[in-house]
Amino acid sequence: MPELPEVETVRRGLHDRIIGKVISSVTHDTPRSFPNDDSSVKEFLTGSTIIAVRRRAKVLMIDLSTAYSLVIHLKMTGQLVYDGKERFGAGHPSDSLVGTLPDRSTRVTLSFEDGSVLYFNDQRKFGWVRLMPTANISDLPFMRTVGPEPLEPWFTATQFAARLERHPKANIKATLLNQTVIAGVGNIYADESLWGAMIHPKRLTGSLKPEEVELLYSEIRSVMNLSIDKGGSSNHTYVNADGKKGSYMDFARVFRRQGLPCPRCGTVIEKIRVAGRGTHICPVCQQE
DNA sequence: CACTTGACCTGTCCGC
DNA sequence: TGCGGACAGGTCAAGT
Repeated sequence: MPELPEVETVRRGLHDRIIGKVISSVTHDTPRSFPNDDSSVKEFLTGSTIIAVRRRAKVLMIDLSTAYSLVIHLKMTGQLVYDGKERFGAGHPSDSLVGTLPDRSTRVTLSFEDGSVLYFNDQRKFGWVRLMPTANISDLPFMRTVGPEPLEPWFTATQFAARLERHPKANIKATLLNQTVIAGVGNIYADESLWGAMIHPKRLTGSLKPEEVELLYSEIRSVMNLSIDKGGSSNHTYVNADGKKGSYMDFARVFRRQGLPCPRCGTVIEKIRVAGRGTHICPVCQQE
């Protein structure tokens, strides 16, 4: 689902709501959504306090007072929805957006001592929640290989260029989606930033001119910063921790806008297939 | 090795 | 209305 801006939006929402809460019980439906599938783990979780909510790439980490963490990947359709009870009674506007929880896509339910609840919903079951020692997170294969955070100030255009140079024969869209190159870019922001930089997604990474790389670098950052500002992008399955939708799609220039005019030149936006993914381009602004 | 494709799941939408 | 197939905001394993 969710790419960096959506996961960051969820992280911020959770940070403001669940820090200091004490877990009272944990339930789950399918083992694949909660691989630590035994009662002792759940017993172990009970009574622990949430001390931090962090993000790396598209992965969320909920740190507990026990020096363990819940590590969460939402993949394509995962959601984390907090129900504070005291504010979200029946009839709250969020009810009409996400329905009443839990529902049939609820995979993990985290209950807190104060009566509030955090639901992990995931229609396609690709996502997961797993418990591990906080200190071991950095040893996960994904964490060892994932690229730099694109919005951090120390991530420079020079560094971006150097990382692109490692994949000269792959098309630029595949390279942007490659999490070992740069963290957190997914299908939406790959398309949006390539349009912004006027680069065709099928261009080989090695064919990009230095000025194109520099423009792409700044487009990735500005598009993602804008999206975080707007609370992320929402489709029918994405909601933030409030159960509300983000508004970035109101600002999207090409993503899911096939058949509509390019905001830059008015040419009809096309949808093609690149790197196995639906890809949106302006055929005039982005020459192959 | 570098790069691309298929598989993992469930649900929805579109064309016949 | 029913049915088949394509497709969906990600990642990893297997294939070329």
